Amino acid sequence: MAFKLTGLRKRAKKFFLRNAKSVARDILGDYLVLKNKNHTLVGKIVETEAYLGKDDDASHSFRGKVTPRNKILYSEGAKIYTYLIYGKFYCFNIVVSKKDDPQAVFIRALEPLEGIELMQRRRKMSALHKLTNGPCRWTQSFGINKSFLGKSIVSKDIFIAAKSVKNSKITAAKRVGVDYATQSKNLPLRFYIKDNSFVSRR
DNA sequence: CTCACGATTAGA
DNA sequence: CTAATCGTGAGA
Repeated sequence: MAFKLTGLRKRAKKFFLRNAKSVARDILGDYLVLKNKNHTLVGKIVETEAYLGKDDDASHSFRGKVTPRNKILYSEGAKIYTYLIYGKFYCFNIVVSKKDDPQAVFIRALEPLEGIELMQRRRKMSALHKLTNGPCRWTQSFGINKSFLGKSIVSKDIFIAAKSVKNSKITAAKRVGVDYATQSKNLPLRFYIKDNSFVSRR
């Protein structure tokens, strides 16, 4: 294997009680691990976005809006926020910061590391570079759905293993697909690993 | 109850 | 470039 999980420490709950911008940067290079009794899937986190909550008009929690769908954002960090979009895809976020501060980190792309055959089956394609290079592509590969909503990202089934990358390899840019926002749409809250070929296009 | 639409993707 | 596709949320 080109990588190993042994020796890596799991990101602990405390790590996720910080602001979205810090967490979004710090998990770049980390491994997202999803285990169940039949398989283990691992992907390197190569692209994220920070959503700042009440003051961020691109955020689902702008101005403190609460709905049945997004209420998990108001809980203490280290929870998973998934939602259905366009009637067929699931987006995956990690709720961060303290209770009642609805910030989140959106995971936009991974580099596939383990469980590639299962990913290929689920995506119905073999091309490696298309398995996980988009927010609703990697969630298909990993089988993310509504049942993940509200789960802990600090568990034995799904967690993040610390690996990180050098600061000099991180690029910041404006977020994708948030043109509906006016105030904050151009803020540099999208982070990705420079030159990584699994970063989503556009 | 009605209805417009989305933190996207695949395909022409 | 556009269609797909349906749960969600705002409004009547």
